[in-house]
Amino acid sequence: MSLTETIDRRPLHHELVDRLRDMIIEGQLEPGQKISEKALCERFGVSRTPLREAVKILAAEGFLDLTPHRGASVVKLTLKDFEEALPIMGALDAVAGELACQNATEAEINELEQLTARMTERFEADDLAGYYKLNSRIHQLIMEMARNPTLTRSTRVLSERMRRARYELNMSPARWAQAVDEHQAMVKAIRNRKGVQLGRIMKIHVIHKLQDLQAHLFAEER
Amino acid sequence: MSLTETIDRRPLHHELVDRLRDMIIEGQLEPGQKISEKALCERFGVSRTPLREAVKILAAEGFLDLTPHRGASVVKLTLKDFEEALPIMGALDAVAGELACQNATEAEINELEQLTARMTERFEADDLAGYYKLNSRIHQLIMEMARNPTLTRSTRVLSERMRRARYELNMSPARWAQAVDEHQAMVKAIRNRKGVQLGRIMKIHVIHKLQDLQAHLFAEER
DNA sequence: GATATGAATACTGAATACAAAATACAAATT
DNA sequence: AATTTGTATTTTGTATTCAGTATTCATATC
Repeated sequence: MSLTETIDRRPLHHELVDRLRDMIIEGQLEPGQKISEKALCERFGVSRTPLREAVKILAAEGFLDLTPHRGASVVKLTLKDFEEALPIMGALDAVAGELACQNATEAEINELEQLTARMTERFEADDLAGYYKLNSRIHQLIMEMARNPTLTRSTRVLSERMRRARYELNMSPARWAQAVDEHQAMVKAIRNRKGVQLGRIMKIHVIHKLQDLQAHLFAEER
Repeated sequence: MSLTETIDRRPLHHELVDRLRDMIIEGQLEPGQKISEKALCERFGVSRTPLREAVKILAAEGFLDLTPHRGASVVKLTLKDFEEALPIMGALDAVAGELACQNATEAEINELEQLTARMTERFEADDLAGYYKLNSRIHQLIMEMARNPTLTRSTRVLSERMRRARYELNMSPARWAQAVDEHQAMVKAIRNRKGVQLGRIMKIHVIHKLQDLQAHLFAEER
């Protein structure tokens, strides 16, 4: 840890962006719901200026819809949105996998192995929340191993969109087991530096995730 | 064309975003240059509030760097940034190509053929500006043919980054000829609905573009 | 002469105030 | 009774104001 402790002074709008984004992803702000500037200003105890800046950023990120003189509303994700996102996520994950195989250090691969083992434990203990937490860290680690900040940025919005879906999704036990298997295959591929193979696995991994969503959302949308 | 003509009344900040983005891409605002709120407010004749909202959006899009209490500056793109963007653009273009082959109508393919022919003419007439204009339309058309708005959005920021590079780039005659050839191969692939092949061509097309940049920027950065 | 310190200035961050547009609602007309 | 029109209210869009921070420049100290 560093000895020089800098005081954290990030601008309000930045803080607001993070808070609002989390609220959207976690479903506290429901899809389609109107965003009332006044209400949110009161809730967070800030004036309209920073809040509006935050709203503009979230609209640029694709979480809010902005209609002139009519305010912002939470973007409603349909099955179609996820179907559109799938081939993109698949392609980006595949790139990440390939790059990770080229650039990962042995230490990182060890960490990945360890995280995967712990995640498997969470699966066996039937602890979905713990599983998701480790799952996130694993995918984040693979992104880091790719050594491509631009890729990380490009993926972020889409993966947060996926994360949004997760909050309303219960995996079937069979599907869960399959996901665990896929993760073990990933570790193996990266251990052997099989970039193309890892890319392929990650692409499939995303496809399977979509299939869950299709089953779930299709039932919901009717 | 529609009979009901709606008056265009978009908010100021939206207009400002477009203007500023263009200024950045076209190099009117130089990389590294500080963005003075006051100066731009006077220049556009608006107050600080909408301008600041525009600045926040452009920062979210990756065109501006924001430092607390120190304002915004135009992001400086280095060779590294383009190298990072390359595998991403390649992958996204490949996806676009594959989807386009699945979804394009015959009419669209005809239009693509026509545009490519006109672009080839521009090449033969040594008209670089005209060439670029048609080139943009062609890539845009392929994106449309993919029928995936999410993909279009995901690609937008990166392709505008590429467009930014173009303004400081003069292709070598040999490279230019090669690019024309690649475009003709693209049309052929899409005409025959060879998705995987088109994907491969587009990936290579992007790689070649990077090589130009490398030569150019490497000489510049020293 | 070089560095450090402090005051003045300029600029960003946030809040408030004002203007314009949309919504809600009531009254009037068909 | 239903639709339309006019008015009041609410909300968004923009401008202005106030506060806090960084930069600059002059002065003092080593």
